[in-house]
Amino acid sequence: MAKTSRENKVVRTVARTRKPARVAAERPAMRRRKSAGDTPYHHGDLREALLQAAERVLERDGLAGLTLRAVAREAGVSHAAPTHHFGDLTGLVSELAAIGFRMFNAAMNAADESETHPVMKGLASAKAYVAYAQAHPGMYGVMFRSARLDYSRPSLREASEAAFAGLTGGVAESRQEKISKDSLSLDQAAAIARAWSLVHGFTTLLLDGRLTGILERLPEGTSADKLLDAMLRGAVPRPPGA
Amino acid sequence: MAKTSRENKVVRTVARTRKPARVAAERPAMRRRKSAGDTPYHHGDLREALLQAAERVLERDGLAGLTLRAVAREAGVSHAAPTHHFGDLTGLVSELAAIGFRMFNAAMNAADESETHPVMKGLASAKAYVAYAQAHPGMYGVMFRSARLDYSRPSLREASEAAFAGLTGGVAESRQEKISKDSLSLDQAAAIARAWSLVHGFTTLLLDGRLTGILERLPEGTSADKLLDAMLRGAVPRPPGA
DNA sequence: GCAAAATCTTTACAGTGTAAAAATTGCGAC
DNA sequence: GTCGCAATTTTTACACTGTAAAGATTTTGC
Repeated sequence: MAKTSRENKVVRTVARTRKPARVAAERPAMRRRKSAGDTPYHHGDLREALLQAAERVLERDGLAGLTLRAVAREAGVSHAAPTHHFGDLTGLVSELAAIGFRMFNAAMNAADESETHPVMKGLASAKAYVAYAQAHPGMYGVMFRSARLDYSRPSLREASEAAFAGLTGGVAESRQEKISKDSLSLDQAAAIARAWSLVHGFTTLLLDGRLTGILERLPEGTSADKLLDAMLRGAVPRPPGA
Repeated sequence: MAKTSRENKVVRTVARTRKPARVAAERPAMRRRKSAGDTPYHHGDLREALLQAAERVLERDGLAGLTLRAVAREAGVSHAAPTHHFGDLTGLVSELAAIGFRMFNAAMNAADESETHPVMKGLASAKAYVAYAQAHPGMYGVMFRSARLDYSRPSLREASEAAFAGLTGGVAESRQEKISKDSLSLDQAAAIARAWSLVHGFTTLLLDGRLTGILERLPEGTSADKLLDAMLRGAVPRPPGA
C-alpha cells in the first residue's frame, strides 16, 4: 500500500514543520465548547470532524486512499487521535458506512414517494439506488465492498437494516401483499432477492466498468440509465406506459 | 494492514533461521532443468510456483492475506523474487485472476453442455456461476472485487472476454436469435445486463452474508441454492417443468 | 480548587509495496 | 571447455500503513 505520490510527502513535511509552533491560525478550530479565540488542545468535536475528513479523503483518493493516517492528516490532528473515537480503522469505516446508508435510505425514500403507482415506485427506487452509487462511488464501496465493516455497531446495524426494510417494503407493495416481519414464503424471498440482486449487480458491474463492453455496442452513446431502464422494464410484471 | 497474528512471526523466524544453511531438503525443488539432487539458486519455474502459492494463500487467508511478501514466503523465496516475474502486486493478482476466469469459464461451459433445452442451459450456467463463487470465494474476490486488476494484460483480457462471450452466447441461445459481435439492440443489451446483474448480484450478496436475513426467515434451513433456483425461475420466460 | 477522567500527541514496532544494488547461476559464442 | 553476458534471485533501503503504550494537556466532577 505504499503510495508513490509526491503530494503525500509534501503534506507530511508541512505537518511536521507545523508541529513546534502551535499558533491560532494553524488549527481549523471548527467548533469550541466555551472560550473562543485560541486553538484548543481538545478539538471539541473531533469525532464529527474526522468523519467529514474521511468522506473528503474517500471522494478524493478512493477506497484505497482511505487510511486512518490520511484521515487524521486531513483533519489536522495526530495520526493516533482517531483511536480514541473509533478504536481502529474498522470502527471509522463502519461509522462512515452508517452515514452512507442513511443518505442512501433518504434518497430511496424520496424516490419512492415521488411516484404513486407501485410498479413505478419500484422503478424510481431502483434508479435512485444506481444514481446514489454513481454520485458517491466511494461511499458505495465503503458500504458494499469494504471487507472491514463491523455490523455489531448499532449505528451501522440500524442503518443497514433500515435499507433492507425499505427494500422489503417496496417489494411487498409491488406485489400488493403484506410481508411478515419474521417469516417469508419462498416466493416472497425470491422476489426480494431478485429485486436486490438485479439492482445491486447492475450497480457493481457498472461501477467496475464491466458494462462498457455492452454500452459501446449500443446505438451512439446510449447512457447507462437507459440500459438500466430497459433492463428493469423487462424484469417487471407490467410496466405501465409501455 | 499490520497483522496481529503470531503465526506470521513464527514463519518469518523460521525462514530467517533457515537462511544461512542452504541444504537440499530445505527447498521444495519443484522442477529442475538439468541436474537433479541439489537445491538451485534459480528455481526453474518460479513463476508457476508463485501462482500456486498465491492460490494457497488466498484460500487460507483470504483476499486481505494475499500480499506479495506472503506469497513469496509461501513459495520459499525472498520477498523481492516475485518482482521479476510479475512486476508488482497488480501483476500477480491479475495473472491469478486470469487463472480464475479460465476455471470459471470451464465450469460454466460444462454446465451449459450438460443440458439441451436453452432455458435449462441458462439455469444450469447460472447455478454453476454461483457454485464456483461458493467453492472459490477467494478467487471470485480476486476476479470481481479486487481493485488491483490490469486488463491490459493479454491473459486477463482474453480470459475475461471469454467469460463475457459465453454469457452473451447463452443469452442469444435462450432468445433463439443471433447476436452480432459489434452491435446490440437495446433489447438484447438489456437481456444480457439482466442475466449478468441477476447472477452477479446474487453471488455478491450471498458471499457478503447479506442474504442471511432472508434465508433465516425461510422455512427451516432452506438452502441458498433453493433460493437461487426460485429467484431464477421467476425471472425466466417459461421455465419448462414448472 | 483539585484529583480524576477524557482527549490528544509522541514514540515505537511489525508489517506492507517497491526500487536499486549486489550476488548467483544459466547459456550461448567462441 | 570457458568466458562473458543476461536472467534470476537475494539484500538492503525507504516510505508508507495500523496499532499499542506512554506521556502531555485540558476538561470535568466533586
